[in-house]
Amino acid sequence: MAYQEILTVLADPTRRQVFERLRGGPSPVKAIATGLPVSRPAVSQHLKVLKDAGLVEERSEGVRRIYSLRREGLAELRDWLDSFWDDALLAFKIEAERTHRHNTRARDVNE
Amino acid sequence: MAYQEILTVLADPTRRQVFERLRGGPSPVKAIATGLPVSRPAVSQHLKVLKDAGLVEERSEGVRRIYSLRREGLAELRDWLDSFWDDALLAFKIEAERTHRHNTRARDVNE
DNA sequence: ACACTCAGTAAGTTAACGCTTACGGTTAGT
DNA sequence: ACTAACCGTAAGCGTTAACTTACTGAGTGT
Repeated sequence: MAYQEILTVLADPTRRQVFERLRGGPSPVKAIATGLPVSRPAVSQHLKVLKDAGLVEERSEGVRRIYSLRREGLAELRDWLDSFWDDALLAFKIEAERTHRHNTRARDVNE
Repeated sequence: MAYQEILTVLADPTRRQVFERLRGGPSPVKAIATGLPVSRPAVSQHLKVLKDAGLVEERSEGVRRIYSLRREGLAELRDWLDSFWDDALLAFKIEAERTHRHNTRARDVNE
């Protein structure tokens, strides 16, 4: 999943609460919803979005769906963040590549 | 600034474009707006939001305002992301602290 | 078979927010 | 002083998206 989607998905406060609630370990929907300021269907909707973004995974145990964190889902966002700190290095690389006429990898400046 | 704000601020696509455009170095507003699919006032509004979030800084050069990246503004988001990868380690620490009755640092589970 | 719990989906409402146009203020050049 | 360029802000509009209620379905126990 692209970092863009991860950002938009995690931007919503209650969806972030849902996400962070899974830090404590896997949990069924009802347990997640308890204590949150929104209804249970709302939590279901958030979980669907989180799942589609690869930030959460789901398994069934009888009648309940157990959701758990997918930390790998955060990887792309993390990489994007990291890329900001070696912009100077990257600029140097590009210059080096230009002069040496030899490509390694490119990065989008605008998405 | 809190990571929550950084997420919501960077969630918008065109605002992210504005932000990423500054990777190439400081730039006046008009130059940023050129090539973007929105009007110049829209860019101004985005820049204000970015500035309030500490992701961008501004200086004046005559009649133009030069905006540049503030990479430190991303720090809190980065820390938050990192915190997901040592949850297990953190759990261990907490247990250790509990038994040894000796605090180091705490982290919020729910915002 | 019936009832109860858990959870996803549909439909509709409301509020937030990103955009545009219009305007005002500041700087620089002639 | 007049004009032009650069930019921020106000007001208003339209769309998106998060929420609620209502419904349906699947699993489990009696």
